[in-house]
Amino acid sequence: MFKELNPLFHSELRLGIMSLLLSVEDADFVYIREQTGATAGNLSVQIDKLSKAGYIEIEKTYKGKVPCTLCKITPEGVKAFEQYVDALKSYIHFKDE
Amino acid sequence: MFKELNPLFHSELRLGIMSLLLSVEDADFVYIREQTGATAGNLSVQIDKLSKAGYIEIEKTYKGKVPCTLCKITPEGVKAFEQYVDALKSYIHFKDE
DNA sequence: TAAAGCAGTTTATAAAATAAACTTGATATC
DNA sequence: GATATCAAGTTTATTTTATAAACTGCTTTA
Repeated sequence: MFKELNPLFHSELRLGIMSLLLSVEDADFVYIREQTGATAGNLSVQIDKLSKAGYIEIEKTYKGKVPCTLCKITPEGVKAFEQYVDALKSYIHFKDE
Repeated sequence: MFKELNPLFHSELRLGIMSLLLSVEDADFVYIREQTGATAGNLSVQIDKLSKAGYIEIEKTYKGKVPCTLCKITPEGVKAFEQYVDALKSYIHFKDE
């Protein structure tokens, strides 16, 4: 009846991160924090989880002398996101936008 | 950028309960348990939360001599569900089904 | 060179999901 | 007609999760 919802996506912040990264080549920590409104601590933890799951890739670089954490969605991340959306449809009937 | 996701809906089981109740006049405890695959304990807790939020109404009746807990979505529940779906759309682009 | 800021991490706390154990009453069994 | 069994839930306890607070290391500014 209802498909399983991947718990990694079923979290407001992580869903926001993934949604953001899906629409963009890559994004840095500060940008994601601003867009999602998350605290740095929370974002750090959630990014780590997504990274460990293989859904995003982290690259630690510098912008001049300032550290910069770049995030990029992986193909597995894209696939898992699509599956999550598909599972959601078993709960919700979306009308066309 | 991203709309807030009502945490009462953003739970797999509660979302399932609400989705189910949305499609049906009312449903009893056992039926919901079967359809969602939830354990009785978990279902009891989640139904209670939805009820306290005013999203569903509980009526304790009997089916013959056997107790029967009937659940029914309220107008506020319907409205909140629609808002949840709307908020989801800020995270996810749904194509027509 | 002290103070203040930025980028991010680690740790501690609060909240949530879930399962296990229990209660109550009904039915079936000996 | 006691006793075992089962169904429908509830309560309690445990685990997981989300989140914020506190911290680290480096940089810039006063």
